[in-house]
Amino acid sequence: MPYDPSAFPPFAVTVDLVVLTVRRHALCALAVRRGEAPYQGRWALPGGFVRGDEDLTTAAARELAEETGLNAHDPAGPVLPNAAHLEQLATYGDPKRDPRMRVVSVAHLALAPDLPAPRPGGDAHSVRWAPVEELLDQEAGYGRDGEQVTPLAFDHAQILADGVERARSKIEYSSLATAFCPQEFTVGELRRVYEAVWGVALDPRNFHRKVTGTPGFLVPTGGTTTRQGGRPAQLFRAGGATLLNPPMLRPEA
Amino acid sequence: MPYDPSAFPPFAVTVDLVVLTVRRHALCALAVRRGEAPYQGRWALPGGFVRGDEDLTTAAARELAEETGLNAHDPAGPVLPNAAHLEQLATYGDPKRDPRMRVVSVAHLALAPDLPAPRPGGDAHSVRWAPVEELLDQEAGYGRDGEQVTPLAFDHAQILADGVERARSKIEYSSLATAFCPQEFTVGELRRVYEAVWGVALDPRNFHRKVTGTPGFLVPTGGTTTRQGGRPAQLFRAGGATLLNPPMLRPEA
DNA sequence: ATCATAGTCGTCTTCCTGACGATAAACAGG
DNA sequence: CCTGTTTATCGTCAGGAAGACGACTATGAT
Repeated sequence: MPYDPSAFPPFAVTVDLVVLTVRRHALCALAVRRGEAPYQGRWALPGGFVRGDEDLTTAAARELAEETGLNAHDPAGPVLPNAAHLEQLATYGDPKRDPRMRVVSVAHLALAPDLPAPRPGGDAHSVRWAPVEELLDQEAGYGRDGEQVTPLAFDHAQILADGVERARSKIEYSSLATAFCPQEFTVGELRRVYEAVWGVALDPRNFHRKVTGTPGFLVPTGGTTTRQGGRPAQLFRAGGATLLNPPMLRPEA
Repeated sequence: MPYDPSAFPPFAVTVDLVVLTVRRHALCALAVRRGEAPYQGRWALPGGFVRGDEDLTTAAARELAEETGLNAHDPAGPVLPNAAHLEQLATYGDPKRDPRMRVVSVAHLALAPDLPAPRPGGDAHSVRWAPVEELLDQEAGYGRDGEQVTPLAFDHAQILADGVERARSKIEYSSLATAFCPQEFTVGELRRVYEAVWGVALDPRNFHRKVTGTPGFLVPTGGTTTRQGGRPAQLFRAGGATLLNPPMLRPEA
């Protein structure tokens, strides 16, 4: 097909973010309330237009910083205190996904440790961490004012579901679960991350054997903590290994 | 950020295809020769603009059919003879990836059985199956006419590398390797697919035990064949199982 | 007939996992 | 101080899966 610069239809390109964290033993996602039509008053994933001179990853990192104050973690750079894992998830381009115009959205997945306070971004609209169970609940939910608040706006329920599934499967064979933990954490805290993301209970003894026995996964820092109560636990940092082999097995049935 | 319909920069959106097959015991990708600038004379991945009313997957399936005559396999539908596996790979949107304008490309990965003849598509430009090793070779290669033919145009080397890596890892834990085989195939043929994609040698006895012992992976058709020489081998079709648990282990070191 | 080739079935050892007992070190409350 | 509770950590044992590899089978080629 010969190239004709005038022959392509124009698209708007956005990035949408699935930002996950573990709060109070539940997997939670960041949601923002829409202030305008369409889907006014409904919850949606944070996101925005990609600028004309901006890479997709850059746009996602910018949106993440605007909404949460988190920095995208650069594997090459130093470990920042406010660093979150950020990766591209998938792209959604159904012609009718946005009633206003043709929008292609490049969804990204971010994994962050539990933040002290879910601070609203630069905009005044409301932002919150909501358990993914709640956001993905099939039935329509209504707020105090009678407005419909779930399901999520646009195709964001699908995007969120895809992001959650990506996170669930990826912690099986990578060390990504540490992205949900603070810089220093205990084996028990890491186990609770797995339990929250998978929604299962894991045997503490076998889990301990598995993670401490995988070379390069965890590096002891020397310190201990009793912040979980009980016997003091060793503190670890994430090791250099990013791939778990053999993988952590997700219990089933 | 308030919504302003005039505030978004226009993008062109394309789909690019990483079409993989196994030919003569080597993993090969479909490449087309560019007839115009930029990168005139260089090889590139097949692809094209997404139409104004077209879904991304639809556009990818259309391009695949135009270039190869293959149909995208619909998991819900019947098994077509000319069906290939098709899935979204990733999206590439560096502002400078195309010197002409701002183009975001949604790359897709297609896996196809060895086709009888690599027939050129509707366009007259040349198309060929090339070993991925060759296409990804770092050093610049030159054709008979002295024109530079490698590396691939645009960021297609990166896209191809990502697609190959996706295929390599995905056959570990899914039954996707059967997408490289004809509808009926032997255990040995399936093993040669794994060997070509991974570039390793696998023990025929352990491989046989693994694939025939995984419920739902292979269903015997009753027939046998000697097309590979040696003792006649049982013919199988792909079973319904799509996830392999435990996975096929990729040897290392 | 003999050989080469490919397929199929077994055996053995090793490693990993799941189940679970036991001990250790903190805290709370009587 | 002693006891119960909580969490962490170490150890043991049985079962399953995988790697290494021997043995046998059924074709075609020489």
